[in-house]
Amino acid sequence: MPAPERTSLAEVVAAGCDLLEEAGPTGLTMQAVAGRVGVRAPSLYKKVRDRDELLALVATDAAEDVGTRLASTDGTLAGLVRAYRSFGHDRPEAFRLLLTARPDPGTPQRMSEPVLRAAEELVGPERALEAARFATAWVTGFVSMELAGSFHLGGDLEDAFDYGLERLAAALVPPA
Amino acid sequence: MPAPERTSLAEVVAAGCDLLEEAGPTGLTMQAVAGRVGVRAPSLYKKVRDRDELLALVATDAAEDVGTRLASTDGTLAGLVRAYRSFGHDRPEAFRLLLTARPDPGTPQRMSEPVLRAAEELVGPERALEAARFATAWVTGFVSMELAGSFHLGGDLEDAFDYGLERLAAALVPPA
DNA sequence: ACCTGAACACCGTTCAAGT
DNA sequence: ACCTGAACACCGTTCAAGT
Repeated sequence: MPAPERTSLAEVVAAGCDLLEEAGPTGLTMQAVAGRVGVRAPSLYKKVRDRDELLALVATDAAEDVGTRLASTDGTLAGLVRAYRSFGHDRPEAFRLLLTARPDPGTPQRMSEPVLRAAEELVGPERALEAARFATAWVTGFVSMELAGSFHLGGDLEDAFDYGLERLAAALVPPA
Repeated sequence: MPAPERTSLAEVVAAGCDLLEEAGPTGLTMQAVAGRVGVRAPSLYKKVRDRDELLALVATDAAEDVGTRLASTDGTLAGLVRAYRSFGHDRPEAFRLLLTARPDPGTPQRMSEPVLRAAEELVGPERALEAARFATAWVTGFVSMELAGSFHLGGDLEDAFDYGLERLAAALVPPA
């Protein structure tokens, strides 16, 4: 009765990430994931409690990806914002998932800390949290709408992004 | 062979809206909607092509709600932004749906036009579109994150919102 | 100890048969 | 002309039985 495992949790999560982007949230079925890792659906329940936990693990993977991307920028608000937008372009479904499913506690910290530091650099410690939220809300909304096709009035999206980034910087200056 | 209809499209859409808020997108099943309007699931296919079309109709209803709310503000950017946020608080699932499903063409116009006018008032016609997108992206992101519980660093959300609104106004001033 | 087929409850959707 | 039960394909999930 040896029975070595034919897959691993990491492989299952990776298959989940791939399927999410290729087929959307509804395409991320237990059967499809199982097929990817060469096993039958019931076997997945040895690795995860249920589909919701798998989604949370995929969300955590996405949050870690964001954290890593942010950490390898120059740390300026513009750099952080651009890195976050790139993540949204590279993994649109994961971006959306992060606004729905809750990743592991602890991981979100890696996403917010660099932004908080950049905001503090600009407006000082007093209003750093509010300034960070201002910037985060803007870029989150911009990329969400961009991915959803919600900018339906034509015009150049890059213009709108550059304009927003410039106005953001102008808005976040030390208090008089 | 008279057979008068036992429900109507409007009733079906209204039931869809209610169920969406009460049970989330996954709770909005054809069987649950059918139960609400006193009919069996197959009968719904006399009113809508499939579940996706029902979701689009619910999204259209939500977009019209937003349009009406925006139209009954004072037309200032602050007024519009506050009305949009109130919509998100009153119908959180519908708010999320608007960032996913596409409502009927034409309806989005009613949502963006008042914002465009307010932006033009502030920065002039040259950059009105970009300014409107700046404001829209910020409030969309703020409410999305608020509803998702993504502001995980404590602090007062009303402070963050008021700060953002104030910085938004400061950022959107006529060019020098 | 992991894997599997079979089973169950639940979906969306179609369609022939009722009235 | 609308409504329905029955049916089909597809989910997520459980579990006893295999190795």
